[in-house]
Amino acid sequence: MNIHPNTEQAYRLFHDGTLAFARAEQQGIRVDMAYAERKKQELDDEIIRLENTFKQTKLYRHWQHVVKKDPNIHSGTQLSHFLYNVKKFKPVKTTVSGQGATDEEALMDLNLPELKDLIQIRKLKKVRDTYLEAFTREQVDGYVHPSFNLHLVKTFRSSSDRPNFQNIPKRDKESMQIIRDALYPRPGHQLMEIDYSGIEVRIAACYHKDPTMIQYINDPTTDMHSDMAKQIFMLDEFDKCVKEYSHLRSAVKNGFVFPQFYGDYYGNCAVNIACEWCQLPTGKWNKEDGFSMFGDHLGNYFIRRGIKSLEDFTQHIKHIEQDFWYNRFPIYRRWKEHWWKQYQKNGYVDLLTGFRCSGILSKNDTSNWPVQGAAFHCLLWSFIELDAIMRRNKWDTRLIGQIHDSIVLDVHPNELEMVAKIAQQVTCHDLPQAWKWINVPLEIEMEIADVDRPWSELKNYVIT
DNA sequence: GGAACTCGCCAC
DNA sequence: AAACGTGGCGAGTTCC
Repeated sequence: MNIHPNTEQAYRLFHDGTLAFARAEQQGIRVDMAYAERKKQELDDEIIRLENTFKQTKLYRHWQHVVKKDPNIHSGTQLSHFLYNVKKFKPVKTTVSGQGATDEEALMDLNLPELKDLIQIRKLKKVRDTYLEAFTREQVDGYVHPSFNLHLVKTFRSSSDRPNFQNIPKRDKESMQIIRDALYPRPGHQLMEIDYSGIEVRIAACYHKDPTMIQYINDPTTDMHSDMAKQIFMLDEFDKCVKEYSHLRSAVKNGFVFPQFYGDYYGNCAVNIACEWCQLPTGKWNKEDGFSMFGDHLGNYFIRRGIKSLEDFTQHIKHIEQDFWYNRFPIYRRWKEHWWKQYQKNGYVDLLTGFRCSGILSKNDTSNWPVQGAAFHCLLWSFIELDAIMRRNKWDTRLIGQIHDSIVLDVHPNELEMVAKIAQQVTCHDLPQAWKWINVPLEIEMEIADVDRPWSELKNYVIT
């Protein structure tokens, strides 16, 4: 049995990490309490208004009639029973326990305008109850102190709770604005966020060393996601700066490339790209289907090229998946196979950072966990180092949180330039110096909000 | 009346 | 043959 030589270092990383996180927890994040209370009140009113609207619909009255009392409109069980057993609608999908699903996708598929109110009610309740309410409940003297845990996650990542600082809405503009408007720096300071760009792809490359992938990472004039978008959408030209192409690139990046890396297969990827990103229907496609691109509908574009349905598109993606793993990234594929075999033989997989995952792992787990864990450890190492530098030099700037591949800081304006410079140095230079197995360049992106402005107002920051 | 569960949904 | 990973949390439900 091999004993991994870095076990002591792995212990040290978590020991030092725990102390650095404790200091961030103690520091905390300022909450605008007056705003949070006011906003909760506004949401109460809006939710009641939407509930009343919903309760005046024929659909609701029918529901009320069949159960002979007031149904709970927030109960998935009751809604599922009414829609699929009473009304006999056909659910697009079922939940794990087998009942008809009532999530957003399933409700939208029924195409009933009344249900859109229900979806909006859910969203506002989520914002109010999961986030604003948690902030006001957990705050002490106007600061929340989220916990950052290093002992709970089987991949040796971190988790956060009370409140969870790692799942604050970002993509949905409306939710993002409402919630991040409540979070502020200390008076006279600025919120800053420093992210590792594409850290999991880079760390995966340190394991599998696929030359094509390393080439993509090393050469900034190439772009893996653009190349895959060109192939999937059968394009000769591709400029990711053009709006239409940039949407296709996102569709391919989030609907094909990343799911493939995690171990998904062409069937799900085809649905991801076509239905979730390009508004194409399941089954047969029409000329008017899909979003409009350069004055043409995507449905028409594909039909002219012989792809006339989701089934055709699925076959297309199947071929591309084959090409992806057998021609484009064959070394990456062999690494996955090798690690699965090694796990079956030994009963564990080791991370490049000296941790060992054992117990029951699926085939996908054996390649996903080491990447996910070690990528986070890059962030953790940088967090510890920055914390040490800032304390040694008695800076006023504080680290206040971390979201797997990013660090959130509460910065004194006079220290901003210095913080940015040192952060660049630590994350992209000192870390690869310390961990020789990092054989690809690392990059970060920085964002900053103005003095006394909330987290919703982050803007790109470039070192001058 | 609390534990354990399901479901839905937020993040990376 | 089968089919994407890691978490936290609120509300509803079921079980004891």
